[in-house]
Amino acid sequence: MITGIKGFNDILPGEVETWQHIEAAARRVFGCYGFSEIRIPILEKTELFCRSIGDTTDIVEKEMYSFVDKGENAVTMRPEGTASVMRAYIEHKLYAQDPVAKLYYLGPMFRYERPQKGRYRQFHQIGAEVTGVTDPKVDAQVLTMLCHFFAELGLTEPTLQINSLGCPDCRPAYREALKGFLRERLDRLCDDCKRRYETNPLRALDCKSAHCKEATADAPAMLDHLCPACNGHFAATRRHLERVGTPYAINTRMVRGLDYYTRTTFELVTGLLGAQSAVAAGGRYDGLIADLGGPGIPGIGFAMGVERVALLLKEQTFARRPDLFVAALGEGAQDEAFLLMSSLQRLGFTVEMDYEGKSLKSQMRRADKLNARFTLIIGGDELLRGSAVLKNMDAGSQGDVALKPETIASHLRIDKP
RNA sequence: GUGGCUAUGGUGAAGCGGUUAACACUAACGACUGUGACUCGUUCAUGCGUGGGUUCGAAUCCCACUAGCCACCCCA
Repeated sequence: MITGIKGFNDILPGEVETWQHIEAAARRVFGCYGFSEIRIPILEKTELFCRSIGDTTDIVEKEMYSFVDKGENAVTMRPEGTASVMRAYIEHKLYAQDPVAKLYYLGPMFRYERPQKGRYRQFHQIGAEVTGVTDPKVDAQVLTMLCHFFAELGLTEPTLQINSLGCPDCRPAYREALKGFLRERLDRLCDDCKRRYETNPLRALDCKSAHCKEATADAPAMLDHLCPACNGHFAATRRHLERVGTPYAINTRMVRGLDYYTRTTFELVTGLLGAQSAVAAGGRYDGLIADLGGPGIPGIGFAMGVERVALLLKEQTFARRPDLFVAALGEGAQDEAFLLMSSLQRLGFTVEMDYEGKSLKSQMRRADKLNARFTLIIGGDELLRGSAVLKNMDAGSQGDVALKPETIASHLRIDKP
């Protein structure tokens, strides 16, 4: 048996409806905020991700599906979407028409990691980006839209956490202050944090080890070291969130894995997904567009893990319910049933029948199994009279109807959800 | 890359060295005599992840592989 590749999953009927539900909600909600979809390629030049995500991040160092194609180009299957969206924004000079772009995307991303709950090698993200606005109202807007999306799905559990990472003016000084703090406690930190002290000291703030949490309990916070501009930006973001009623919590220990983030960063976290607590995450990236060779235009955005959202919706079913099942007895009735079914399908109804002429009992069982709203029973007698029996499967009631598509359609429209 | 746990049919599983490999669900067909749900009956693993070994005898014990899951690192 040929099996799929580790970490690459099939999304089967039964669960794909959940995905469609999530995607439809995203399109609906994002549309309210003026976002347009952008479709970007799965393969990009490897250089794009090295420049944007950061050469020394784990994603670039060990998790990318990179290879050399037949034209000897170094290419990579995208590990995230923001870099590609910004590349397209710059390449097509979208900023020339209007520097403010509100874009969303959805599709597969690829990272070579060991799979676990809520984490796969091919996974899917829905992301949104806004370029060209520095004003904190847009920070609040993006966060509010994200929360709106989850509310639309009926999910209240993931909570919003926000933080500010400062900018190139204030972060270096904070980084040194934090290193100074950690230096005096190095012997109390775990091996991972000793390594982080060199590579990315901010990471020590969200270490899972109880010892490290204790040792860094009163570490200096970035929020206390923001420059006046960043401080004002963060305060205004908070004020706008409060005014529109988007609940949030400040998490001074939240750090981001990608190098391009500045100022506002955020995560939507849940306790229901094991080790994968982040359902969606993002932040401001005011330097990214310039780093990629574009103009000095700011940006902010987020990405959510569709698998993780689907896991939160796990218990709900979004199965489609047929409007009608046509049961027929005998050759002539079967042919008539097929014709009728086709007519009703063209009228927009979901209609099913048994294709192989089984017993009436067997057909009724199938109608029940498919959870059809109505069943139409066509036998030899009915065919001659030009009528059939229409049965309401929920109520159990039934009556004669004329064998005409329009007549049956009018019955089906009653109480149609 | 590192660690832990688990592998019996389409699914959930019982089995603990000698059984026709339970039971339940699903599915197919049938009974209740052109109509589903409830009830009942029949059918569905020559095989227990793969390969070795121990034994008169292995799904059951041992070893090695492989796969899956969860966790670490990291991350949506």
